[in-house]
Amino acid sequence: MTESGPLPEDVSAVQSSLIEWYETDHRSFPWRETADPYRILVSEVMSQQTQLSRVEEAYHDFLDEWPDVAALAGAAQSDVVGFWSSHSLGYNNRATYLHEAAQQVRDAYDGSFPESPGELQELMGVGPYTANAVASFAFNNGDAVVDTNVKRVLHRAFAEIHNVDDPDYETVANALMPAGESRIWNNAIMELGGVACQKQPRCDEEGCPWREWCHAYQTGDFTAPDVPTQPSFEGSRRQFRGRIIRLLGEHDEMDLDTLGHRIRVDYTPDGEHGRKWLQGLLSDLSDDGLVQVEEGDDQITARLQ
DNA sequence: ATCCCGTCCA
DNA sequence: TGGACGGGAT
Repeated sequence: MTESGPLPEDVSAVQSSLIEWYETDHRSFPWRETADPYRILVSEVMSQQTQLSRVEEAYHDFLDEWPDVAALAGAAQSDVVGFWSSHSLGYNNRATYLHEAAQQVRDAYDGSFPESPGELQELMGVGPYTANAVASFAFNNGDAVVDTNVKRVLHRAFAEIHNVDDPDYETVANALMPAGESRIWNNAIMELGGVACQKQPRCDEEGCPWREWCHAYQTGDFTAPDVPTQPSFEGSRRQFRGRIIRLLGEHDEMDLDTLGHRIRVDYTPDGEHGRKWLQGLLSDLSDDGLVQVEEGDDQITARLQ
């Protein structure tokens, strides 16, 4: 008898049923129509933080502006950050990471993307997930991707994982992936997590191909891994950082008090949320490489870096 | 009011 | 290893 760990005996049936399910019907996205690593990277970075419906428009506009990695590498960072902010893509640091990654490809890889997950992960802003996604979708050369969708699917489907404190999702995900099929496999398992195995499961509605093997489907226990709850955004420091970046994207240079009054109605230069508070924010944004602060004779001005 | 989510950095 | 990071959608 073969040892299959937490996986069912007939792994190949599990594999082929998912691939068949995906091939029969799946959502269509522009980044699923290309194998260009640059386009894949752009779509992945955007998708990590923004609803897919909003990503489609931003993706199109971004490629319109910077059609290839050389164009992005040659862009001014302030333009990329301004684009990011004006398209409400969130996490402005990622715009600087993406810009820097493009310059790494230009300078360290002679303008053409490396094809292995290990090398891709050396690019700024590219971690294990994105490295495997780009390697898979561009080059069919990745390992199994492990994002929260995949974790939720594995957690529910296979009972043994369910009971372990620190499940090694990466090992299980790789054991499940058919060798040499990372492109279609990673597309398929993420589609399963995004369409059928959502937080509110839609097993029958979406015809989940794994129902006959799925621990959750058989027991009715659709527990999913905990996602940490985040502090509220309203009134947060992040909200004001975002407002500063958006304003500087629109005005290219602003002095301290004008900026202050524009980002919060209760700004008073010497009040609790005044110059001191604003300069703290700007100093952090400057450390993040997003903003440039200039101290003139009689005033302080800020601009996108 | 709550949800979404991978990467960087201390 | 855990905190910071955006803002629209629901």
